Amino acid sequence: MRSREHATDEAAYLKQYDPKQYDSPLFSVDVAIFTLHDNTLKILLVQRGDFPEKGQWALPGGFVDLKEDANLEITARRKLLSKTGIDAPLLEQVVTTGNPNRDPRGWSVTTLYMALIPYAPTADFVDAVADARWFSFSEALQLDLAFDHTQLLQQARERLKNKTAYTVLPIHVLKAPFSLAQLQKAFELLMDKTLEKKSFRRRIANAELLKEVGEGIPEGGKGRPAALFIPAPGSEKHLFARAFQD
Amino acid sequence: MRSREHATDEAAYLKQYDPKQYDSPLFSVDVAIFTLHDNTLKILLVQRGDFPEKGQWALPGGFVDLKEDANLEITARRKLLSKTGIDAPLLEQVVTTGNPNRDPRGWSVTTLYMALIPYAPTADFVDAVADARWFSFSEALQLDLAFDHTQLLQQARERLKNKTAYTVLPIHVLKAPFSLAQLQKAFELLMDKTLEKKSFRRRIANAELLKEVGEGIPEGGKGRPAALFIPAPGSEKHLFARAFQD
DNA sequence: CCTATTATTGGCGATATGCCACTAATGTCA
DNA sequence: TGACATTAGTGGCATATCGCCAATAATAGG
Repeated sequence: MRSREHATDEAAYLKQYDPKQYDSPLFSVDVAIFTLHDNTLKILLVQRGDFPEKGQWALPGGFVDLKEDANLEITARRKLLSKTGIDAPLLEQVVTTGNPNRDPRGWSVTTLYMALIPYAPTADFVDAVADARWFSFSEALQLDLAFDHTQLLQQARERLKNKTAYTVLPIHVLKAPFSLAQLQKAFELLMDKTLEKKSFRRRIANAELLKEVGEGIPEGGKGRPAALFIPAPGSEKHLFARAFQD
Repeated sequence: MRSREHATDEAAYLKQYDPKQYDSPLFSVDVAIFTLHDNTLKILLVQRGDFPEKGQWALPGGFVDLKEDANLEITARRKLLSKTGIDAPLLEQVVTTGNPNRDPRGWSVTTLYMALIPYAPTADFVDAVADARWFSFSEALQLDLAFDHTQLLQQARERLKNKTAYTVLPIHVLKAPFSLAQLQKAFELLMDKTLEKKSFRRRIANAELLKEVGEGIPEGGKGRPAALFIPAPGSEKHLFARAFQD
C-alpha cells in the first residue's frame, strides 16, 4: 500500500515539520458538571484566577496537557477530578464551538463535556476547593459568565434534557441505592417536567434496568419504606424506544 | 461588574500575549459527506495530495482559515462546497477526537461533521474535481484510510443510523419532490433495516411533515403513479416521540 | 382485455401509555 | 392504643400506535 520510498518522503517531511510555523486556533476543553441537591439542579462553576476574564465565574476547563493527556476525554476527566474529587462519573461530549470572538486572545475552539455526579460524595471536596462552588442552574444563568460560557451551559442543559427523555441518565446523579420515587424525582428535575407515577414505574420495571437490594426508610423520614435499587450492569447503555412524552 | 482597572489589566495582559509561546494541539475539521445512489449509501472521499499520508484516501477536511472562517461550521461548509459544489445541505457536528497518535505531526484534534446531500446535483461536480470520488460505504470501510478516518467514518455512520430512527434526516438525501416509496427506501438504507410499509406511511402522515405537490410516474417507470411530496417548512426539526423499532 | 408492477388503504390483535382511584406500610400524636 | 398524615405500590380501563397482511387502485405492455 505505502511504498518504502513514500514512507521515506513522509519521514523527511515530518522531520522538517514545525507546528509553530502555522497559525492554529487556541484549543481548550470545558466541563459542565451537574448534580442534584435540595430538589434543585446544580452546576459547578469556578472563579477564574488568571487573565483573561479574571475573577469571572466560568465552567471548569483549560488547555490540553500535551505531555500528559492521552486523549481529549482524559483532559476533561482531569478537570473534573481536580474540582470534584470524583474520578469515574458519566462524562459525555456535548459540542465543540469555535470562532474568532469567543476569547479575546484570538480564534479559539473549545470542546464541551458534560458530567453527572451524585452530590453527597462531592460536597465536602468542593467546599475545600477555594475557587469552586455549586450554583443552582437558574442562578448560574443569571451570572455574567466568562467567555461564551452561558451559551455552553445552555447547550449542556439542553442535551441533558433531551437525553434524559430516552435513557437512564438520571441514575448518575443519585447515590445508590435509591428508591423509585427518588429516581422519578431525578428524572423530573433533569427533564424539567412532571411524570406520571404509574407510567414511570412500568417503564422502568419493563426495561429491567435496576436490581432490588432490599427495603429502606426514605431519607427524609416519613411514610412507608420503599424498595431500594442499584443500576444493573449495562443499564446506562439502555435506550428506550419511546421518549418520555413531548 | 468588571472595573475599569480590571479591564486595563486585561488589556495589558492581552497586549503581551503570544499564542505561539504555548504548546497547542493541531486542530482540523473533517466532513463525512453521505448521499444515496443506486440504492446504496455512498460516502465522498478525497485522495490526499500532500504529506502526511500523501496518496491515501481520506475524508475531506483541513485546517481552519483564521483570516476567513467566522466559525467552525463555516470551515466545514467551505470543505463541503469545494468538494461537492453544494452550499446549504444538512450539516451536523458529530464528534471531536483528539490524541497524540492520530496524526504523525503530533497531538491533534479534529471535529467531525456529517453532511447529507442529494446525489444528482453533485454527480457532475464531483466528476470535475480530480481528487474526489464517491465510494459505497462498505467499500470505503475496506480501504486503508488516512489517519483515523476509518473510525471517524464509522462514528458518522452510527450517528446517521441513530438519528434516522427519530427524525426525518433522510429527506436531505432525496431530490424533491419524492414519493413515499422513495422516502421509505431512503430510511431503510440509512437505518440498514427494512420497515413495514403501513407503519411507515402512518407515521409520516400523522406527523404532517410533507406537502403534497401532485402526482408523478416513478422514475424507474413501472406501476401506478405515486403522490409526490416536498418537505414542509420546519420538518427537519421534527422529533418523533418514538424511535423506529429497535 | 389480461398480466405484471407499484401505490394506497382497510382491518385487527397486541402493546404501551395516561389517568386516577385504591390498598399497604410506617410514624406521629392525642 | 387508635385515628391520621404521609409516602409506596398496584389495579383497571379507555386510548393511541404498532406490526402484520390482505384487498383494492392505477398504470404500462403485450
